[in-house]
Amino acid sequence: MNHWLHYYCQSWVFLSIILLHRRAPRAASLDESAMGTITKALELLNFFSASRAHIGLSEFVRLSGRDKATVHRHLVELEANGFLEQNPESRAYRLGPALLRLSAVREAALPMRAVVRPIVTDLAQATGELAHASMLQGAMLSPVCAFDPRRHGTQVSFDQSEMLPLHATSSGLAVLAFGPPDLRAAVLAGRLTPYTPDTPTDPDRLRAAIARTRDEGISRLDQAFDREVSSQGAPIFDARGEAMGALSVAVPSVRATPEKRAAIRDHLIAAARQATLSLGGAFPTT
Amino acid sequence: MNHWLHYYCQSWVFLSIILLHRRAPRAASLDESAMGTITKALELLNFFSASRAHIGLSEFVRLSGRDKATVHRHLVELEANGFLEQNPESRAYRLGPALLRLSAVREAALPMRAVVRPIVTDLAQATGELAHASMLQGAMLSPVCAFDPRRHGTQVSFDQSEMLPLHATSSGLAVLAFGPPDLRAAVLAGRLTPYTPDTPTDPDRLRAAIARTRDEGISRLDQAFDREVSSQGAPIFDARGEAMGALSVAVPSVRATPEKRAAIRDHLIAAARQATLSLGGAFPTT
DNA sequence: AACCAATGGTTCATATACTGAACCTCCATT
DNA sequence: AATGGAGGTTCAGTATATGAACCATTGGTT
Repeated sequence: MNHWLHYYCQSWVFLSIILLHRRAPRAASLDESAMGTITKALELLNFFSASRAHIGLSEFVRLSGRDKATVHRHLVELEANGFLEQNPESRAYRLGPALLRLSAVREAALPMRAVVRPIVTDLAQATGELAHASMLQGAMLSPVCAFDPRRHGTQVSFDQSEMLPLHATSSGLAVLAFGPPDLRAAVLAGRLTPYTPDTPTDPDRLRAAIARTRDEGISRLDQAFDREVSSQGAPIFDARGEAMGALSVAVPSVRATPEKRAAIRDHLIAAARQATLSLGGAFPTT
Repeated sequence: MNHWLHYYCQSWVFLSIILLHRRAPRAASLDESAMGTITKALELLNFFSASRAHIGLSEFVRLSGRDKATVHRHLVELEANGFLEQNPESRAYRLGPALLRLSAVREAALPMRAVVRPIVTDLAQATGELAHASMLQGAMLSPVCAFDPRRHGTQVSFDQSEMLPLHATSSGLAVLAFGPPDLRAAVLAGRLTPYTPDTPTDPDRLRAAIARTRDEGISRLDQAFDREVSSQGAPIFDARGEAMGALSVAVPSVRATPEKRAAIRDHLIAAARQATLSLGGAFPTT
């Protein structure tokens, strides 16, 4: 559950949400062998999500597969730096206040969320469907913000705390198509995790989808990450003209008529263009 | 420069800001000896501030006093986890997108900023002066949000990226007075860094200030952190009835008349009470 | 009441993985 | 071409992280 959803549920209305059935394996890091202590500790933070806000020592041990003593020492050290805080009675850990402060520092210098949020909101309002922006972080996408106008009884659920895979989302496809070539190569060479039966797990099929995205300037993916969800994505470019993130609109497949898709497409392209410009990006020359 | 300030300056008007003259020594960690690798790496993140958004390897080495190779390895590992990102041309590092995502996760579970922001805004509007909320993190305060109605030509500058000391701020005094007793003992035993000539650096003077704060239920400090700034602070309590943070209103000393102070005092007490209740806190019984 | 399982946390010998002096490369200035 | 400063890399040595075994507490079951 993401931020605004949490809020809505608490205070007003509980709307029906499309239930998700992902095969969702915990994205394992590619290289378990050579991993520094810092990475091991920081990865603990990734086990938190909107639906799992509190995690105890034992659960961390189970999730991470590491030794209890090690995990405990990492937790203590993270806590000492404000990245975690411990509930003194339940002894469970949750994300700490340092994250708030540091994210505010980043936003002060690079007001990405502030810039992108109105664009996402407008896009969602214009299309009447869930829109979200994500940006590239390593070989995955990190959500920046999302908005759902909630015009309909059924919505696409979007968990802002979850990292998005590149090969199974329309945002990811847009980034693969217009992003760094070596990223494309790395993803095609790596394991393509299936989330639904329709996830493109065959490299050739993914390559074809990327090529089509390059041709059309916009990506489209149906039921590849969530069942019953269709989405389109458009790249946001950085100053060098490489995709650094993407804007996306997701709609329950039942509502995804060709006309609706076309309307979304136009809004999406305009919004992504605006986002690129606002963030000081440049469109690729080739 | 904090978030909204940055924004205001960019888009509208550049108002005169009270210049600050702190002796501001970089807060050194207390125990340099026993420090794990994780802490060493995470401390690198603290060198970022609103005014120093980009830091290169050599500058990190200078700031941290550690070996270049070590720092570099830490930076690489932080970057791999999205806590930093490197500008490919300048090779300088800045805070990464993972912080945005994780802070969103925390806010989803514990919408502190969302809850506190309207209270701070109202408080600032009601008093006509800068208001901010901070919460305890270790032995310092971490800003949560701030708002300045900007009614006057001179404002107090507030850097949301900077951690606040407990002994030199009204917020800190409020937390010391109503927070955990061992925290009080630790701060009184430790070094009391002077920021201005009026900073209470004598333990007995600080003890007296704490006692007065306990009596009056509200703290007051003049020119102890920033010259020419007077502020009052009120504690926000957690579920156990211990102060976990504070609300504060800061005003340029020239405007700090007794009447104004009394008006601020009343608004501040009401706002802090509301914040405690909204965050599920309880007032101390004793 | 005794038992069991599961929780959070600690100890300490072991050896892994972190450290740092020295080195390399690139680039702008002198 | 020499200098200084930038970012980055190497590798021996050892500081530092690791994990099996341990303890303490809690809550449920027999």
